[in-house]
Amino acid sequence: MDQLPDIVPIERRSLHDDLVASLRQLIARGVLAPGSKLNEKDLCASFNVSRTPLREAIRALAAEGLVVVTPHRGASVATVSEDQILESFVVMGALEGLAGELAAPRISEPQLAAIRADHAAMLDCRAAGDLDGYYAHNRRIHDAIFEAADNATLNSTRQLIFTRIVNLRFIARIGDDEWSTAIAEHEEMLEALAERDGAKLGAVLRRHLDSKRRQVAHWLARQPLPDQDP
Amino acid sequence: MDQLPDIVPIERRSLHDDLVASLRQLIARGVLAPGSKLNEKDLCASFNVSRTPLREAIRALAAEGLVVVTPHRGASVATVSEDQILESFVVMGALEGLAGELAAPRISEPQLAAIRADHAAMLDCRAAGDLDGYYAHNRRIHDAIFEAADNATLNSTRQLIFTRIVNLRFIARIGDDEWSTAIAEHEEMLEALAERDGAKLGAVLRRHLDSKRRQVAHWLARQPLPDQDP
DNA sequence: TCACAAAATTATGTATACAAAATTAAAACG
DNA sequence: CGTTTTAATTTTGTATACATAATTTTGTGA
Repeated sequence: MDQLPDIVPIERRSLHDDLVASLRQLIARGVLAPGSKLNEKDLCASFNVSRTPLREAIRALAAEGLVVVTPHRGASVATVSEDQILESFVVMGALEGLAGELAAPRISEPQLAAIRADHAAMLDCRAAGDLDGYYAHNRRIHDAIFEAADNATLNSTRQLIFTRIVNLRFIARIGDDEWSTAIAEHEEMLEALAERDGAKLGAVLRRHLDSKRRQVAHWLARQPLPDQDP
Repeated sequence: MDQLPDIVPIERRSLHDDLVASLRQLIARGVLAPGSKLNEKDLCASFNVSRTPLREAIRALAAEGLVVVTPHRGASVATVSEDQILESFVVMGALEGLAGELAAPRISEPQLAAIRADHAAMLDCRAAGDLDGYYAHNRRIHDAIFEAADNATLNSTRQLIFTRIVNLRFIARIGDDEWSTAIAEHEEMLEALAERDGAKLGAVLRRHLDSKRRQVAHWLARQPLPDQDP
């Protein structure tokens, strides 16, 4: 029998996936800080599962680089050095640049409209001094560009690198001039998108990421990362 | 007590790491073909381990994307579509380009000398029609460039994408003109390296990867991927 | 012979049990 | 007291056991 169309297979969420997602979130939100140990007994009690599925989840996160497992000494949240952060921005620059090159010629009108809407909302947040809102819309714009690039490998690669460094959302306050620079670059991105100019969008995004990298380097120089307890 | 210098920590290879490495190799060599099921009982018998560590290894490979786990239906080697292969080449192009940009200004004389040696050996292989030898030296050259780029994130990202598509080493014979093109591009790479010209090396590598992508697209068009059994 | 249903088998998912290593606490010694 | 040894406890690593879902085999009826 042929498969019926329009029937979406039921998403069976497995315990494994749930555990991985939960742990990932705990790490991303800093509840489990970089360097902190993952005690199996405690986590099992919290999640109310046995050690078997928990350990499988930990192994998955370790393969992603979010967790480090030392033989006979258990798992701990991966620490991220300043070098690693800056390195990641460099790689991210290449990925965003590629995403821009691919997205510009492929983006649809509705997708572009959505980005414009987020851009406008982002400006409002900037005017209102709403940093969280700003970051949220900013994030959505970059997501949309990667979405439009329509390359699953590119997307998953980006996701992987992103996850490894977001757990330290930089508490640092964005400077006003840095903020202006970022906005100006975003304006250029919209321009390039409207012109469907891939090379231009790619260049802007590479420059954009390089600005961000320099900002972060600057912040880190002034205020190093907090000690990452063992 | 301060740590003594010159003491390298012993590399304790864990069963988990061994299992992951072994499975990865079996997949890369095609012993476990794309789409084939990973029967836990059989694998446990082969490796002479219980299901617990084996399953943890499978979860790790699943997180890397080398294996797909379907709830209550077990794991199977990930299949790779033609689209995914071509997508990967696109992403790899951006990564190699970045590696080139970083490597050229950073490469040391010994590193450069090693690449020159591999290049010469590669030419010999080409003259002798030794395709395997050619690929081996070719691989070493690209490895060296990434090494010289000195960015761990970039390296691990490359490794991840590479692993997912090498399991299908293209049986396709490289054409003579394609081979010439590749060699010419490699000559340019040496030139850019000698000049420590990052932009140039990046550009050559991007072009090089694009050539490879087009070659692969061509091969795939002529001879589609074999069916990937369930 | 084919289609379908039911039972038997096999495989996976989770929990628990036991062994070994690491950590912590206690004891012995200077 | 501080340091080192030794014992106790905890934690991790692996094996096994049991529950449940999936698959295969067998059986039944038309």
